[in-house]
Amino acid sequence: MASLRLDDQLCFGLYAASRAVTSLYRVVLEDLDLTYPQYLVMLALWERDHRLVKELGAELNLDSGTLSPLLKRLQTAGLVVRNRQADDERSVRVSLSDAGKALRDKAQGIPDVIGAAMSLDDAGVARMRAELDRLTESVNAYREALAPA
Amino acid sequence: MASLRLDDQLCFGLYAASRAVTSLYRVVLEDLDLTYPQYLVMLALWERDHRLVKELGAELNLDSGTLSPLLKRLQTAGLVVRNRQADDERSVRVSLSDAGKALRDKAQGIPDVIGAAMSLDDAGVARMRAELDRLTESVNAYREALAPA
DNA sequence: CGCAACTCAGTTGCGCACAACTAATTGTGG
DNA sequence: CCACAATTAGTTGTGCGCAACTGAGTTGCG
Repeated sequence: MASLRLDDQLCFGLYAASRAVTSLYRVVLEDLDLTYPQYLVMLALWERDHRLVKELGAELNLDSGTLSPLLKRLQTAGLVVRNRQADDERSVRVSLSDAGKALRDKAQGIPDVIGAAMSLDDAGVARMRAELDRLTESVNAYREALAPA
Repeated sequence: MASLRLDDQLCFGLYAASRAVTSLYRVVLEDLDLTYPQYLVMLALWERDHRLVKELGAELNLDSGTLSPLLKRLQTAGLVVRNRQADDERSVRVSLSDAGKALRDKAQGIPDVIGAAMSLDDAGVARMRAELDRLTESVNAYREALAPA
């Protein structure tokens, strides 16, 4: 029988850690004029350009309600362009502009800064990442059993 | 030299896990008509009633910009009352109403549901919680060195 | 073919998070 | 005592995150 005490709860730890990391990113990303979710989209595009909104949503677990305005802001900032697909006019392909590609250089140092801030060695990062992925998987499965999509 | 690849990043794992847990809470808290941050405030008050806004903010790491409207909603819902302190009229004390106290019974089962969803034993929870706390500590210290408050 | 079911992006509305600010009160040094 | 700094809660504005919905486009099936 678990208690209702705040300090016992793993979830609060997760919530606090996530906000701490985001607030560090806020400082680090100031130079690039990006928010953390915007940075995630840029990461995804730097890895593979010319993606559909649907694909970005699948990778980042974000729906169009979040992505559409975010992508609009990235486009206004001149980092990406959006083109409706000719062969399927429901889809929109997101591509990096030259400025968007160039921004990658300014981002090169970020992972190391974040890594240093976490003071974890590579093995520690890998282990924690694995545990978090397992947790996410487990929690999502449980939620879908409770409230089917 | 860390890479800019999305899957390498611990931060994304953290971000994903935190959102997964919150979305599970959304389902579980539907009965209580609470959001997760509202639930956190109620947890804090169930543990110790009659707290200043400042104290709640310190415990949950939330500022008045988040807490003030949240508390207003909890008051509108009839769960808490707010009273400006007589001895220091800058401060506001938040207290549970009878309905707020009664809601605790409906929340009793929640920690176990969340615990089951995470499929971690007590030791696993404790270990992960400790790791997350250490991570939060480390990241916050680093951020404050970078951008002093 | 015709039309219902589905897909995809976008919009709307709400509640955080947080920066920046305001207003009121309290504390402090000269 | 009084000007000035500090404290406390609240407000405003922006950007997620997500549910619910819209509308255009596509697919499938009789």
